[in-house]
Formats: sequence, structure tokens, C-alpha cells
Amino acid sequence: MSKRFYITTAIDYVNGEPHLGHAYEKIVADVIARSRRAAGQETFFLTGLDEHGQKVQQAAQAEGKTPQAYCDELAEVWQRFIAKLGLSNDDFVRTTQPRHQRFVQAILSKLHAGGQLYKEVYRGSYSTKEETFLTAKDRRPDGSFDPIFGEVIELEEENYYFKLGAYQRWLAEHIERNPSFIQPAHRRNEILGFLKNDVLEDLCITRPASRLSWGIPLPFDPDYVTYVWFDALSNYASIPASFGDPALAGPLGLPPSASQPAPSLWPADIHVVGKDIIRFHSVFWPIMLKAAGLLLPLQVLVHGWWQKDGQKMSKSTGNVVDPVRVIDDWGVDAFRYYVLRELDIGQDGNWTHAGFKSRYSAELANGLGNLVNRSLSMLKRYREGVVPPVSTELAADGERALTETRAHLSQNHLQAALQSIWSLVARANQYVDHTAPFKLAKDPAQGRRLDEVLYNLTEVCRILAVLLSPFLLETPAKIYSQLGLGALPGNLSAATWGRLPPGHRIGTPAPLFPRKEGC
RNA sequence: GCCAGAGUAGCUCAGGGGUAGAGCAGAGGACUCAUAAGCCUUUGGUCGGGGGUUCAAAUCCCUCCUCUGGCACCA
Repeated sequence: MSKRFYITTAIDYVNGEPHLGHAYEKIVADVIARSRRAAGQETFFLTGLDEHGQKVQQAAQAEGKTPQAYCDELAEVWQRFIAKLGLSNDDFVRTTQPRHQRFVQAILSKLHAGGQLYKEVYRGSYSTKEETFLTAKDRRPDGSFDPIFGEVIELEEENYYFKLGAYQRWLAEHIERNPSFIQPAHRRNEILGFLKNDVLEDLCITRPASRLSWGIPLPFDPDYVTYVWFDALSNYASIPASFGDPALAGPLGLPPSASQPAPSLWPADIHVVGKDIIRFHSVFWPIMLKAAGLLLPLQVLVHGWWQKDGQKMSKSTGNVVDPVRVIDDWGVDAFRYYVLRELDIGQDGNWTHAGFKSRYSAELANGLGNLVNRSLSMLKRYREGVVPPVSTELAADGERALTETRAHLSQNHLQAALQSIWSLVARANQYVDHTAPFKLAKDPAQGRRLDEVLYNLTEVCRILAVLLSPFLLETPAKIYSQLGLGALPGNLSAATWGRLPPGHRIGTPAPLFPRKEGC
């Protein structure tokens, strides 16, 4: 079986609240996944949750629940969130699942057997209250620790380390040779600068089980559990491995697929991550894979952060955008459209209500929505909704939009693709005014000309629905329904000109993005 | 502090030696199919300051100012 296109989001810490940043990352990944499917590629899209760690352990205890019961409840919250965003993920990983733990233990065993791990004593300042070691950064300017840390003692603890530093030069060369490995380019430069100018230190990968029980035990030392790096990052490979993916199961000695043939997913094509965790994904994770003899992902695609009204979002000041609220008020398509259209991937964004409303009314309602409504209304009124013979006056414009959209999507330029699609919207709106079908309709001698104009407009509406299908969820289906065409095609090739059959009778036009008063 | 990047129209940004561009916002107009939407026309800028190279600089060089991003793991 040929390898599928495989894309992931970061997994979210189960304890956190779903916010705009999570929604944005997931929607970006979703649109890329949908665009690949629409290009005819078999695709696998994974998202999920990071459920281990001290904070979960403590929070569960505070609520008198087992950590697993606590996670199960929160996992439902996250799954509802994902459904709200309309994600097309093929699976949902939770790091507490046995299928994930098997992989983590397998890769740790292999690294241990290969001498890539070692045990060492660390001595440092330990906060008994926070149950964590403190670092220089935790010190106040006078050198003392903040009282929030409570009693601070000197403590020794033995842990396992992973030989990260040994791979520093190799990784720098890999990134040099593969310009697309970290995107966008300025993020790549940051990582390269770091790899060339700083010393990469080894990574502490465990906690004693006595201190942290809610984690995956080391297969070769039950006194320890593995800590965030191997536990969380491994999710990208653990799920393909659990299906028996030959690129993973074989090298790690995991059981082959129960259902043959095993899907071929690894290596991942794209890891979509936020700029805050770029280092873990473009330094730690590749080295972990390399050390274990596994293939590296092809690309780490780094997105920026959103601000609200030019300020950092913060729950304490109430300066937040609640994606669920926006979707409830404006619809999932308006939400998805705004975050995709506002930013090129990699830039930081600034959410403003005025900006959101402006794009909603100017681009969605007045641009796209009104075009579809006026076009179909005229076909309904002047031709009883029956599609006239094929005409090709706007065919070149339609084909250009298709070509550009495909080209942009193949490079994950989602914003640029939307701009290309909207240039067809603008062209068609202009065409209405230039050809004035409402005037042609008054002159019986102009019947053939009116037929031509109406075919072109109706076909543009259909093409727009197809082009928008990777981006929007409800609108393309609504357009198809209003066209009386049934199921939306799954492939962008349906956007080639002239597929709207003459003689076909369309459905009932209705506004796509209703005007909203007082919002 | 170090390393990048950026400062161009009211806003968001493109351009990168040879009459300053787009979208939005603003102004005016003709139309009426449509969600009072759409279409056409149009006002805005000595391209951060200063100096230099050149016949010619927003563009190249120097310098200054301002802003942004990054500087991990640090058990």
C-alpha cells in the first residue's frame, strides 16, 4: 500500500482549557488534510491529548477521582471541542491509551539497549510545596526564591538522561540540507542559529515513580516513569505503529498489523505546531527518532499566536476570544474563514471584533453570499430555475481560480488560496453588472444572451462550492443543495468548467451568510 | 546584551536602482438581479532620520532612531 499523506497537530494538555490558539492550529491542519484528500491523496489526520503528568495527578486527587477517570471526563470536553470545529481527524490519540504506551516503552527499550540513555545524579534546589526543582530563572534579582515556592531544600535525585547532545551536528546538517524541514524560513533560521551557536545538552527524560506515579513506567526500571518528551512527542508515531505501520513496527520489534495490509503513514508529512514548542519538535523529536533508527518527519510547520485587540490574551483580564462562542453566534464557517483568511501561516495574528465583522459582511455575506443569491435568484426568476446550455465566457476565470487554488494548497498557502477564490467571486460580481441580465430579461430578443450569462453565473457558483470545500464545512454543501445537485464532490477536479448540466433544475436560493444586526 | 527581521497611503501590507502599488476605510457617480448587497470613478505617501555611491535610490552602502521575534532543556 502506498504511503498516505500524514498530518498531525500538537496534542493538548488535557488539563487546559480549549482556546483560540488550539482552534486555529487544528483548523489549519484540518484544511491541509482536506485539501490533500480533495487532491486525491489518501490522507491521515491525527490530533489528541497529553494526559500524563503531575498536574493531572494532583488535580484528580483534589477532586477525589482517579487520574484516569479525571482524564476521561476532560477528554470528552476536548472531543466536543473538536466536533465543534468540524475537524476531519481520522483518529484521536490519548497518551493514556495502551496502544500509545506500548510504543513509548518500545522506543525507550531500544534506546536503552543501544546505549543512548544513562543514569545520573542531579543535585539542586527543590521546592517541597511545588514538588519541583527550581532553576536560576526561578530566583528573584536578590538571589532568593519567591515565597510561592514554600520551603526550598537542597536535594539529590537520580534520573535517566537521553544523549541529545551527540546529535547536534548531524541535526544542523539535516536542517541545512532540507530547507522545507522547518517552515516558515525564519523559524528554520532560529533553530539553525541555535544549533550552531549553543551547546545542546542532554535531556532528562524521567521522574522517580515515587514522586510522579501518573506516567508511563520505564520498561527496564519500574522505579521511574518517563517524562513529557518521550511520553508526549511519541504520539505522532505511536498511533501509526499501533496499526502495524511497517516503517515503525518493524524497526521497534512491535507486532505487525492485525488487519493486513497495514496502512503506511510514517514518516509524517507535516507536524503543525505553535511557535512555543518549535524546539521540541524540530530538535528533540528528530533526534529521538534518529537515535532509534526511525525516519524523520518531513516538515514541522510552525504557526504564530493570536492576540486580541493588540494585547496578549489572558483569562485573568477577560481579554479572550472564545471559539465556541464565536461559532455559536456566527457559524463554524465564518470562524474558520476568518482565522484562515486573516493570516498567512507563521505570522502572529490579531483578532478584533471589527475585523471579524468586516470580513463576515464584506467577503462572506456581500461577496460570496450575495453572488450566489443574486445568481440563483435570477436563474429561478427568468428561467424557472432550469440551467441553460453550456457557455464558456467565464471559463478562463474559473480555470484560473482552480489552477491557483491547487498551486497554493499544494504549498499550504491557505490564505493565498482564499484570495484566489475570492478573485473569482469579484470577477463574477463584476460580470453581473457588466452584462446586466436583469436588463436582458426585459428584452425578449436577448433571450440567448441571457441564457449565456445565467449559465456562466450558475457554473461559477458551483465551482466556488467545490473550491471552498477544503476550507468551509457548511457553505459548499448549502450551495450544492441550492443548485439542486446533491452530494458535494470530494475532489477539486470537479471544479473544471462546464460540469453543470444544461436542463437541470436548481433548488431554492437562500442567503448564505445572513446579515446580523447589533453584533 | 547577542542574533535575526521590520519601519511605504488613516489601517493591513506588496514592491526592491529608472513616472510610488493593492485590499480595506474615506469621497463621488450610474444602476436595481440580490442579503440597501454589487459595479464604476476617485482623494490620500518628500517610502523612519541623516549621510554616501550613482546620470538616477523606497530599492545599494554607512550611521542613528524605533519596533518585533528568538536566546531552549537547565532533573
